[in-house]
Amino acid sequence: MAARGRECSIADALEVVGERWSLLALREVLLGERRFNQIAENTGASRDILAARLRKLVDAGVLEKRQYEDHPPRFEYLPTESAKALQPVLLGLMQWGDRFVRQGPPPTVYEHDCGEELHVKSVCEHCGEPIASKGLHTVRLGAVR
Amino acid sequence: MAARGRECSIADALEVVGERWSLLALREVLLGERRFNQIAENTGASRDILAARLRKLVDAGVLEKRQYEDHPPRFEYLPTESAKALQPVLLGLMQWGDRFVRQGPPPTVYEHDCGEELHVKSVCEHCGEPIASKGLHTVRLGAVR
DNA sequence: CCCTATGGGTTTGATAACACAACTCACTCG
DNA sequence: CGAGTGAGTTGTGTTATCAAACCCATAGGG
Repeated sequence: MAARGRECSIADALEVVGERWSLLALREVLLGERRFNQIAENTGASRDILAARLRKLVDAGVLEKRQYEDHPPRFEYLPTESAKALQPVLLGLMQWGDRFVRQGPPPTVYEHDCGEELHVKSVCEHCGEPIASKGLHTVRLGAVR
Repeated sequence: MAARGRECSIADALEVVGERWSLLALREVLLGERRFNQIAENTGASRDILAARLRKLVDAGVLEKRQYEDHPPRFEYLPTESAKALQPVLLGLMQWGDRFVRQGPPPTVYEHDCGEELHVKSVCEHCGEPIASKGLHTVRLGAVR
């Protein structure tokens, strides 16, 4: 992997979830799928690659692999806190895809606890105002190695 | 590309920005870098791959390529509305990397217009409450092809 | 005029990642 | 006994990625 380029947590994050199928596998686990065959079918990933990605996500602490049956041995994949923390990112990506990539209506729609169709908004945790690229400036910037 | 798997805007989004270096190139453009050589150096991507990614991002309407000098011909890459709409996702990914991947302090820190260090929170656009994976259920779900 | 530098890429040849089908293992069920 | 299920692994190609070198247009200095 690249040891060069800007020191950056986006790059670090992508080392963990940036490969093909990683985020889609995660999507399925967060949707409630727990079994290998199901994740394979719903993502469309080939089985060998999926096995490698799941291993990596488990190693990185994003998923937990648990044996739910001894005879025969059967496993399930569960989301950790790390995976749940990534869900807003996934939802943001989905919303961006809905708006700027897809044509036609969104294939997946969520409802929030408040009863309304979910649309995610990113706000400043301190003041509650939306994030706009112009209302933002860097205090510190990762160095380029 | 995968013609199989669940019909999903996350998958569609990743067709555009899911390859290696795409999001890092976008990060640089959103940070204000506009020139090929600078983006190449700051990301660490090899020049051929970067050229291919930038072309793809331009084709997808995420970046705009503009000639800013005729003799000799020189180009710059500018963020479109689509790119700006992706910034919260990038910030979310960065924050997740800060918390769950990195050890040590965040390499990059932003300040919001309100004067405080920026921490992004994802909330429901309707009720303003934070998104939690348990307070969410699917109304419609993309079919698996 | 020649040499070097700059910006923005392409080309080349080696290496790594990925895709697909088939196979294994450990069972259960009929 | 044979078929089926879940969770992968193995074998064999194809495609993508990598680093380094090269190309083109032009500017500036000697």
